[in-house]
Amino acid sequence: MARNKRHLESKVKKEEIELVAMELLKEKGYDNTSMAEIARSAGVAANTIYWYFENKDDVLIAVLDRVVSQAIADMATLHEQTFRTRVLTLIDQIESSGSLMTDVHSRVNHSPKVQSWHEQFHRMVEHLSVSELINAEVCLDEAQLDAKLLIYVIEGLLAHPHKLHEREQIIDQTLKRILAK
Amino acid sequence: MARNKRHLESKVKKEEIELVAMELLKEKGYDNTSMAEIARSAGVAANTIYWYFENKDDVLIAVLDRVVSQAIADMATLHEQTFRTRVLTLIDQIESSGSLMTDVHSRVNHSPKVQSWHEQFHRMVEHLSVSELINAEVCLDEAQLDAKLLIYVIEGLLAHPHKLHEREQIIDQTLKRILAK
DNA sequence: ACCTGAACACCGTTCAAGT
DNA sequence: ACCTGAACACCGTTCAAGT
Repeated sequence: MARNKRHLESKVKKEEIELVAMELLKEKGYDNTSMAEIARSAGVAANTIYWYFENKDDVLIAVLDRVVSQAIADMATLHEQTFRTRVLTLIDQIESSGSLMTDVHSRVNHSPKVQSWHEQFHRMVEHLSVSELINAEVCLDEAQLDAKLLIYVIEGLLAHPHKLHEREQIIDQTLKRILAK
Repeated sequence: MARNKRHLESKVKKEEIELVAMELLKEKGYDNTSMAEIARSAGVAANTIYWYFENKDDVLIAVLDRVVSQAIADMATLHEQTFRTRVLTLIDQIESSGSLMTDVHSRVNHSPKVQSWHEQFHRMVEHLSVSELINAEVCLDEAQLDAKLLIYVIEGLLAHPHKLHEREQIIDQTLKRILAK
């Protein structure tokens, strides 16, 4: 039983570190957040983090998993909304996580683990988009291509600053192009 | 005259450093290329680079300017080719510069100079794309939106690995969507 | 099992000193 | 004007030692 209790507390501690890391990474980005800073905010020594995570990229991945889970949960709420609305909400959602998505792209070349996380994430979003598109479109092949097209536009909007109006215009244009008969 | 000669040699030295840096940055990316490494390859002390450049990001910008100039010159060659061909060639061109474009995106948040370089670069590419699209399309407003759309797709293709066939498919699909009557 | 102090290797950058 | 050796501050990570 003591063992069980121990294990549970360990989980909690790890969770604490992840929550603190999430806040810092969202706010200041990967490169501007040091392991020492995360540790300090979590109230442990700098190297303690390495008992729970292999390295800094693994911390990033844990944070990403949390952010994405949250985003998916929030998306599920919007079942009966327009496709357009859901896309715009998704962008807002991701944007509120600061530069996290950009950080992923810049860590992909350094860490194989981040790379495979990224690939899996893309497959997931693509799959979701294809489902959406098949409802409105004929061909599966075209839906797959259009899904990629849409994802790249969304990534572009996230990577580059835009006024809300511009963003909506671009999404509208993209959906218009994709959903044109 | 001695002063002139000096000045000329200085330009040459700076150029040497830029060429060496270009090769290294193309091959290994920004983060995996240290100032010490660039200096060693250029045959100078590590801190000598700081006489010619303010910091590492300024070296990156100098390299980017070279790469873009080269790309523009090469593009000018393809005057009478299809729009499709030119776009695909541009992607090849940029891809041959390794992760340089990804590096730009990841440095944008760290360096205001890189940020403004990036903005200017986007304005340029957008302007070129709009000119192209106006030849085939009615409305200026739509051309501007479609130009952004196209650019984001191109960036997506550059940021994510694709087989040549997939890439062509996605570009074809995008152009088809954009140029549809 | 969990945590730490101290150290390591590396990095971009600075500075005082040389020519 | 141009270049350098030496140092600085910071970083992610490791390790031996503590409980």
